Amino acid sequence: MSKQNLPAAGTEPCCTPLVREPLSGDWAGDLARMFKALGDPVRLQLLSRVASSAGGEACVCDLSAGFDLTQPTISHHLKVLRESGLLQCERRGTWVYYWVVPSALAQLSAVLGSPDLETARPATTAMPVLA
Amino acid sequence: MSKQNLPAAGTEPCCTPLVREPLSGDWAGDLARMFKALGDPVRLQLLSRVASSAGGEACVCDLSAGFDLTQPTISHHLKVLRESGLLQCERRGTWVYYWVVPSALAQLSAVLGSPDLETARPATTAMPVLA
DNA sequence: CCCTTGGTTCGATAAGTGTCAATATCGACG
DNA sequence: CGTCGATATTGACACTTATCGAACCAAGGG
Repeated sequence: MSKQNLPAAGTEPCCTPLVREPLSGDWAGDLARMFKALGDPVRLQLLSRVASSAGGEACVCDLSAGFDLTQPTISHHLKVLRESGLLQCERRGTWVYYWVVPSALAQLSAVLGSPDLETARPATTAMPVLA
Repeated sequence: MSKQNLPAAGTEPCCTPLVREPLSGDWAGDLARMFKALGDPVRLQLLSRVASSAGGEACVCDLSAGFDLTQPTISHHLKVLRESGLLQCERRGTWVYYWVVPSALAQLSAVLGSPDLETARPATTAMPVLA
């Protein structure tokens, strides 16, 4: 897992929505790693802050503000996001800047299949089909 | 939970993509719970199987097949998915059927902001802004 | 009424995760 | 070179989680 070889952009296999077909094993593993990274409120907020900041990037000092967590903890969460492929960072002088990897986000969003679900089922109302 | 009143429908606060604004605290908590549920390969595959099966629903016996996990473990994962709001189930005679809650999936997908990201950043190329 | 089959619940246990304090690294600036 | 400020890494600890086997509940058939 060198640096950045997400299936993104060109190829299709990355975008089969969950709803279409059963989803293979290692694919699931890949996706799960990213979803797991999102499975923490702090990380979700961090990601959101990065994504919504002007210029699409933010330095750690900005990100840390407002959480009452210690600095190492924030750093840990950023590392998890980085290693899951959702964020990238770079040191610029004294500060380290983070930004989101759009293709990663897009991939997840696509898998959850926004547009044409409704293939699902008529309603949530339980119809007594059988006994 | 009478029938189907997820935040969806009327109110907006459910659909602000991550990329637009910083994402409030309890909102993040809610979302994180769902993402965490997706943060396991087995659960992802289970969800996918349910979602992609004919009629939008599947019984546990069908779902269990193919994993080399014990049945209690499968049951556990299904419970996690259920309690996170992604799946619902109902007993029909001998079998228990599961189906996805489309609005939950849609909500997650929307948050990840499929359509108009690109607000992100010009390129991954590091421009030496400062030092 | 008992047995069989499908699922869930209950401990128990090994592995993983979030958090902190302490320490290390890396750059900037005297 | 020495120090300082910004981040990262390490080690430790409490808490959660994935998994299993065993026991339990629910529905059908003899």
